Amino acid sequence: MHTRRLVKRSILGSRIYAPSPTGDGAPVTGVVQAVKQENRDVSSTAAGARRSVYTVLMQDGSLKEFTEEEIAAGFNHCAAKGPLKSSLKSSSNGSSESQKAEGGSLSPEAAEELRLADVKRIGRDPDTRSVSLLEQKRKVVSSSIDVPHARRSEEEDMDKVTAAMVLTSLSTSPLVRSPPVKVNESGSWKDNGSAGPFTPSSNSSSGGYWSWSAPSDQSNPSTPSPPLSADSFKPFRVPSLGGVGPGPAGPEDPSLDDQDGSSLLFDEPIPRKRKNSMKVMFKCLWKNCGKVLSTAAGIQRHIRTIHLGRNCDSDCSDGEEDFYYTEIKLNTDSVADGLSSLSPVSPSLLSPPPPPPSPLPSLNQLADSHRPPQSSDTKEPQAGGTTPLSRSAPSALYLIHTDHAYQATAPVSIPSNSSNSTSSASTSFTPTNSSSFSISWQSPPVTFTGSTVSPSKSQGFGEQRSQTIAVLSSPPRATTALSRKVRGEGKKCRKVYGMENRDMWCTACRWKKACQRFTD
DNA sequence: GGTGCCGGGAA
DNA sequence: TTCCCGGCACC
Repeated sequence: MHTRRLVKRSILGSRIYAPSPTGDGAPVTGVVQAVKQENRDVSSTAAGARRSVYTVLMQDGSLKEFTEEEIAAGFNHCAAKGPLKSSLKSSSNGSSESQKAEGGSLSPEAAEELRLADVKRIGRDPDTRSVSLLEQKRKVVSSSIDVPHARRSEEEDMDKVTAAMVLTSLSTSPLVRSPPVKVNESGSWKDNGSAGPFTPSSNSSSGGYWSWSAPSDQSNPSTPSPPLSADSFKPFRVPSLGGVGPGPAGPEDPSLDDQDGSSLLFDEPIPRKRKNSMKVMFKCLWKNCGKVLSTAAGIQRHIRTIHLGRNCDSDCSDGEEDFYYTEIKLNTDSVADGLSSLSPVSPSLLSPPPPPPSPLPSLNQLADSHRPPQSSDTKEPQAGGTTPLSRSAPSALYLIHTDHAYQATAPVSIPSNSSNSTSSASTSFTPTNSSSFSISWQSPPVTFTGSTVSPSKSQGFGEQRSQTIAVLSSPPRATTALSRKVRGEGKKCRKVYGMENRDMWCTACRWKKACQRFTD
């Protein structure tokens, strides 16, 4: 796999056709061993200003040097069938490919110049970036010295490492995509240029990709339509620059390694989220808009026309609209699981119903995945200092969990006058995402000074807003504790996870012992 | 009736 | 020791 990739992407080791030393016109084959560079004009960095000299290991074992013109001549001579063609074609992409193919030139330096320019301009083309990275590494290794075979194996290892890094970093959530400032793990390439990473470029978003495998993958119903994926996968690649970027990366790495091995290398333009039945929507972050569309092109068009007031099509886009929308992933599986299995989440979900000023960043994705798209127009994006995704999290959670079935039946008892003060008390467990469960507090029962509140469910209409605060005062039964351990009043595994998720209980609960997870 | 969990038994 | 369950107290 990697070997194949190396062969396809590197001119080193490629078999080429070189002019016959005898001058009879019949080209001979050789293997490129090294690439030297001769600067004819140092002041210019244009492609034509540099001339590359290729050290070619000929069939007879001799080493000869050829200029790229000579090789190009040989290449053109046998272009239709030579392996060099495929190598060249595989190692290039997009516009640079066409330029290279037209001239028959295979100077990796020139190609790299073009690619770097493209990367700066395009920014989101992952393959361009990865190829650029590979070629930069190759440049470091072999730009001016002959590279023996041993070095090439080392280079191959480096490529593997690079590929692994790319694979790993690709698993980071696209939601960490943040506007233009990104972390560069090195200064070797600068694609966080002024235009930002998402400048739509027609030649890169549509024309530069091969269609060798995309149709089959795109047939997955949970993936966006092909235009969307062609346009939307690029943000997914952006975090790769961070290398060890933040985000929920871990669990998906194996799958990426398993199934992305080939597809990534061949520019598979599909975001690899279908394992979790991801459905990616795009939400407009423009203030008071919140429009959600299913395609990146659509949301871009929406922003461009509605908010930016541009009537021209994508050709005149400068990519600014990319900063005004975000992706929201609708994980159908996780939504179903989250609503059915009551998997534990942060206790901060029990925060009071009015959206607190400080949102819950760690729950953004959960909130977004729980939020149905049509609910997005009920929230109002606040263009404050918060991240786009965190803006809607509290209200969304509130909406979602208010509808939870458990809330309708669970007892809600609120201490008469201490409900507010108890919000600062520390609970003894980690509650679940359903806020309706009763809570036993670690604070002593004297907090409630004898007036143990009877579990009254009808406390007026105003209490409906407080149903997300489920507070059950613990009666001072500790004083009446007998030989038998006082029964815990808090949530137990049985309550939290339910009978259907008994495997999620703690061991003690499974064995009908005192709960060890939610101790009182 | 539901729930927590003690006590005891089986493997 | 692990696992399971009858049964009791509590709600």
